[in-house]
Amino acid sequence: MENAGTWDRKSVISELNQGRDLAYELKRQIYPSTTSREACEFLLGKIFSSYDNALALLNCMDILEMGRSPISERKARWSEQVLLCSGTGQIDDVYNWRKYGQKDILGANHPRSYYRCTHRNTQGCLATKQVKRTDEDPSIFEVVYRGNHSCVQERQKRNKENVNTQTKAENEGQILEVAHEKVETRLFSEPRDFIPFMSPSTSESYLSPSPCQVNDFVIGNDLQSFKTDFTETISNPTSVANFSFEDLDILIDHVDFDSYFLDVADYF
DNA sequence: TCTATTTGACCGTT
DNA sequence: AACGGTCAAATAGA
Repeated sequence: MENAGTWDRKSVISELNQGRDLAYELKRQIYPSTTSREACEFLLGKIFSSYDNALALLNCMDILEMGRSPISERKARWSEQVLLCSGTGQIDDVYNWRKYGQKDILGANHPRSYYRCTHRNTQGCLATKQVKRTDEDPSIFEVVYRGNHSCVQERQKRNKENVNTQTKAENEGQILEVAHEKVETRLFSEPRDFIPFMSPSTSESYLSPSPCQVNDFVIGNDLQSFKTDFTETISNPTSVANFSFEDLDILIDHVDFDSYFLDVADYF
C-alpha cells in the first residue's frame, strides 16, 4: 500500500507540475499575443488533460480513504456560491439543470425555484442551484449554487475538445456580481458507492460524486499567485461585466483541483 | 413515448 | 407550528 501511495503521489505531482508549466507557457505566449491560435489551443488541451488526470488520481485515493473511514468520519466540504445576474434567470452556465421544485418564500415577493443537475441519476452528480428574483429589482436573479459538479456534461466536453470555439446561448444572462461564497463541512450519511470510470475513447475522467469544496491550501508561490487571481474574482462583491460562465467553468475546475489536493494532503 | 415542468404533499429542522 | 427543501404524481410538449 505504501508503494502504491508513493506511486500515486508522484503521478499527481508530475501531472500538476506539467499543468502548471503548460499554463505558464501559455501565459507567456499570450502576452504579447503573437502566438497562433492553434498553438494556444494545443497547449490548453494539454493543460486540461493534465488536470483531468490529476483529479482522477486524487479522486481514486479519496474514495479508497472513504472506504476505510467509519461513517462518522465521512465528511466532505460543501461550497455555496451566490451570483446575481440579469436576463431571464436561465443563464447559460454550461451545465444542464432539471427543475424539481418551487416554493414561496416568507417575506419575499417572488418564489424560489429549485434545480438539480440533470445527471444526478446517471452520474450521481449532487450539484444543485436555486434561482429567485430579487425583491429590489425583479429583473435581477439571485442564483445560489450548492456543491460542485462531479459529472461531465456534453457541452463541457466540447469545450475541452474545441477550446475557444464555443458558442454562447442566445438568452445568456449577464452576471452582475458574485455576491458571496462560503464553504461548510457537512456529514454524508450515504456511503459512496460510485466508482470512477474512464472514458473508453479518451483519458478524460468521470469522477464519483464528491460534493465539495473550496479551501486555502497553498502549493508554492507560483500557484498561489495563480489562485489569488481567481480568489479575488470570486470572494469579493465585484462587478464582473464581461464575466461569462465559460470563465466560471474554468473557475470551478480550479476550485475542484484545490479541494481534491487538500483531501490528498490529509491522505498522506 | 419519453423527458421536463408543475405543484401539492411530505419531511426535517428550528 | 412554521418554514424551507425535496418528493412524486399529474401534466405538458416535443
